[in-house]
Amino acid sequence: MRATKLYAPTLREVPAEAEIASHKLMLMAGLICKITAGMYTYLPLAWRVMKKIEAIIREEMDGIDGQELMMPIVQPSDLWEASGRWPVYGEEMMRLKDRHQREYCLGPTHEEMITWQVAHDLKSYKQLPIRLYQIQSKFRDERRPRFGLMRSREFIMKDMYSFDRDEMGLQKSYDAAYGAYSRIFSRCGLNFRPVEADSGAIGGSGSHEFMALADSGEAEVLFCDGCHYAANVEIAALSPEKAAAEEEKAIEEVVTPACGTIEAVANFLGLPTNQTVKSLCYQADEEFVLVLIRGDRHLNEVKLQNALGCVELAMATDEAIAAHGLIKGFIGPVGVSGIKIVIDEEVSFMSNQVVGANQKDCHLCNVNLGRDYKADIIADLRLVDAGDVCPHCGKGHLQSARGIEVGQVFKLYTKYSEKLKAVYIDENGVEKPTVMGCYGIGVGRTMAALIEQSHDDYGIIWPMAIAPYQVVIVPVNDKDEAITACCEKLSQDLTASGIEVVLDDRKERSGVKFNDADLIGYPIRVTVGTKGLEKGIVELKYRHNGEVEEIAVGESAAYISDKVKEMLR
RNA sequence: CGGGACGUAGCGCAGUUUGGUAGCGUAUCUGAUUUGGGAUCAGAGGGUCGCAGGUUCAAAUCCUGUCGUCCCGACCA
Repeated sequence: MRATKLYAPTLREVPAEAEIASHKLMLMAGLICKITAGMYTYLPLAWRVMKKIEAIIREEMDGIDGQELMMPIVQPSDLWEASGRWPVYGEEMMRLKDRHQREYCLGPTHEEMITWQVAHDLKSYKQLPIRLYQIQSKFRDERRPRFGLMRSREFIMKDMYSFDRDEMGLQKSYDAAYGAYSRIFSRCGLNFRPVEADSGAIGGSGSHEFMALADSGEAEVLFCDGCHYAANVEIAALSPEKAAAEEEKAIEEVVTPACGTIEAVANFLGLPTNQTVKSLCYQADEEFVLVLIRGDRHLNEVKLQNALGCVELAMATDEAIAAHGLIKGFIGPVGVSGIKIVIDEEVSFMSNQVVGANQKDCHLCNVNLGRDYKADIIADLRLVDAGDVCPHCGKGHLQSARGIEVGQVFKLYTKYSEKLKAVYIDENGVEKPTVMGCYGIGVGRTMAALIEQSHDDYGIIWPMAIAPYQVVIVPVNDKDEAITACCEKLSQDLTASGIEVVLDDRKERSGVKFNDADLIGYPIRVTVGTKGLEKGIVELKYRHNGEVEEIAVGESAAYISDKVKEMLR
């Protein structure tokens, strides 16, 4: 490929719209172009990278007996009605109607479609297991698309679905996908960690997310410094601190003027915040609930949602709080009636708690669970903090890091197969639902995550495995015929041996070419100049470490070819 | 959806407070000189100032509405 023909509009200045490194660099290196919020054209360089990532995915999916297929992007509403998700999916789903006013959506995911497909053809247990995947555009009308390809509204996803006879089969499919994902992200050159993730109402050890570690990541992950435990902060469990039980004292009302926050109350009473209890109000579907958590702790809403088993969860509005006769800043569990009370298990071990008195400027001291109020639900509701003791080994401490979710593996069990009748007949002639799993990889996000992890002040640093081109040849003087001839020959020889090479034949000064080469991030740069040719050498420069080698012109093609192959391993 | 900011040439920006018919840098095109880390000189082209109303002799500038974009938050199979 000649640089004069390459459609790669590089920019000198940083576009104002981009905030994080991968977004800036993809725009500057001419990889992507925004058409509207959250929708991008993948320009030729990006598309080459995407195709390489996809090729790795295909190899690994095929390697675990996955078969690629392609389903329509447009999906009929019937299937979503059948699964029950049409009314609940909400505004994130792009919906449309055809000329007959029939309803459709642009697929945000394909569980319904694939389950329908398998239901259509599956008869006997002898056909199982089935593992099918596709690589395709997905549509999610995000409330707030951001960070370029990190959170876009149209994006390319590999989604695989497995169908097994039973949970043992599912576990095999799940383990196979887990292994394949680890190999895929390793081959792409990512620094990643699989972490335990929220599996929603389905429960169990049902999900892992593959997190590319990067400061710009939207997710917080915690991992133990003493064992292999790693989890998304949303679900990270913990062993509660069991305070030694004290003798229950008599309840006491104290005036706490204008102490509407935990800090203010604790200060006023001269107590540490961990002896106070925070009361939070939530709207869980139609129900108003009161949630208690230790004053110095933070509530984990995912845990709360799972404990309540609700679909919608939001902090109650000030109006709703007032309507239940509660005074914001002075809410407590004593004396309330008709409101479900959910408490963090840590609170259940606290003696002589400080809580709001449900009167303006008043708190209650020496309140005790059981004697003074009852809890409807006791559960682990606390957001884990860095430094907490590991819930798995009980010895190590949890470290916090930011992560970009590039993939997720998820056990669906029979949630969809029952509703959409993906059933089979077993040896005994009994009809049973298949046990399903689903496994996603964000292809564009993987590319963006790699850039987040692998760049410097000059540009992108691609690993050889997914670089858009492997080698760039830079002639430093376009008037020197010996240089031109040498570059042309080298380009032809490399291309003939299967190397992907760009010859920068633009009429630009070498500085411009060097800067663009660094920006685009070709793994190997070959510089051909007058002084070098007089000595009979060309110069190799490696993008990842900046090391320079001088190679005899006659041996350069073979040497570079071998280097590329070595770096691919 | 709440809060904040912004929309002027491909890109980055000034001009808006105080209304007078648009400018800088860069990129692009032509020519010359240059050629190992974003060259220099000379010349040229490119903008109904997001859009629609309104005020005014006159609007990028003031008013109203609208569309779009970005950031923080909430949300996220």
